[in-house]
Amino acid sequence: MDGNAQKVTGKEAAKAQLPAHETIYRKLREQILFGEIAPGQPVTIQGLTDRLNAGMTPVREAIRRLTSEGALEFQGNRRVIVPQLTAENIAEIIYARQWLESHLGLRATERAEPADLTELTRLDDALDKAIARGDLQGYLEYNYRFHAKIYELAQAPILAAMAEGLWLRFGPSLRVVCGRIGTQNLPDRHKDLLHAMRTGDAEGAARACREDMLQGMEQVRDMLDPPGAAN
Amino acid sequence: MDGNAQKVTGKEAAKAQLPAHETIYRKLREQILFGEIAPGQPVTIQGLTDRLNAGMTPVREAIRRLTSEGALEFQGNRRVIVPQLTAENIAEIIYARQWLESHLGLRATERAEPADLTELTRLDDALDKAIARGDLQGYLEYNYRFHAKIYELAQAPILAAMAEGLWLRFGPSLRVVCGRIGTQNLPDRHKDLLHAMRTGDAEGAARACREDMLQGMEQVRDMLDPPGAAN
DNA sequence: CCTCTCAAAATATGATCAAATTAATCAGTG
DNA sequence: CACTGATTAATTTGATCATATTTTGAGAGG
Repeated sequence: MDGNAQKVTGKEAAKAQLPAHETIYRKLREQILFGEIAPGQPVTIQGLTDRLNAGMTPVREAIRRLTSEGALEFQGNRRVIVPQLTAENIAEIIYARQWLESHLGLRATERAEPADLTELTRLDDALDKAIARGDLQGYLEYNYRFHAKIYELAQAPILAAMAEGLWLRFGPSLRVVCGRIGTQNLPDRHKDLLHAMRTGDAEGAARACREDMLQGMEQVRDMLDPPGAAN
Repeated sequence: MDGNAQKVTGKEAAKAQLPAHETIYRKLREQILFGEIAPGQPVTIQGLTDRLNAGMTPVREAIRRLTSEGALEFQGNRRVIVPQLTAENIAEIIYARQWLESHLGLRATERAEPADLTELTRLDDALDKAIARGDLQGYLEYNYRFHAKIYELAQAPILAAMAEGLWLRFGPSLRVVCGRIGTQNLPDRHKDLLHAMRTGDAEGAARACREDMLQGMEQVRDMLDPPGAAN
């Protein structure tokens, strides 16, 4: 057989061997998660086929998936947008995350091994550096990856999926918030959390997770709710 | 224009004017929810295009949506099946539903109007009749619609979506359980719940929701876990 | 202000290509 | 000579694309 680069779909076979609808899903997911697409902004199929240089069917599938996860919203007609959170939405998310984050943090602490703690510390350092250099994008990414790692450690796939689904809902708004208040006064209870995890204090870790979440979500709520943010 | 039946896609234009991918999604969703497709059973695209007499792309979209909701599982290769719950999965679902059901039941009680209570009573009657005549399919449907109505009344779309997503996960297994134990000794705390709702006892309603859920889920757990259910 | 026309975008189909599972054949061994 | 094992052929299924059809929204004209 020729040892050449195997052609995959016609493109450069970058990370291929993964189906196109999967890679497109992941790309679009990250773009939403890290706020590259703002709340209220429309997401068109044709726009994505152009922007991501992909076929129509895979894009369609990716959009449906993200719609099911609440990351996109299907307007009554056939238009799709990134949803804008209402105050009620935020309250629901906070309520759900209180349970989810505490529980996942607790389970993660019970199951974390030294290598995992090292990895978490690494991610938190990278996060700090991103804050120091005012890198909003980096902050959002490392913050997400830090929490995603905790979900993974909890070994509770269904609850983790619920938690990640919520991230997709508030991600775009979080970006807006952080863009306004700057990267300086961002909440970071990660130090407390890491300390609790290292000492095996599962209850303390659960508390820290909950507090970290609350601080972040309250900033989102305060921005969306009381100021003159009339649409 | 001709006053005739407007052709929609080629079929009889049943409930049309709704996109095909939407109707297919709903059909498939119900088939999973009410256990017409058993856990472990594969779901093929081509099988659905034949069975539902539809095109390939809409079927594909429906499958992706349901995969995102946990109703279907994407095997490492490209095959899709209805997932089989593990004991851990069930524990996670129980944990999540404890707070979801309680909270939604509480909110529903606070917001329910007389007409809503009438509707709930009607659904519960239909459920009782289905049990009396040994109609498993009817039991599952009315039971679901009873709870879905409560979610709707709670006016908390995000939490409701989470609760409905969990139904999709245990629906197929619930069918298996009920098929084995018969329709006679099925749990039904609906009377307690309705009483609490009528008297405005939100806390009591929350408790009843939780109890009803627990009884059902424990039967699922007991079937999957301890007996000689070796695959 | 309402209506009609037009363009842009989404929906849906079928064809084509690639992958994977199943079936079948063939060799090797007890 | 029958049976097990594996390699290969064939069929089934999934992935992707290009195209035709339909719908929505907007703008021009009455």
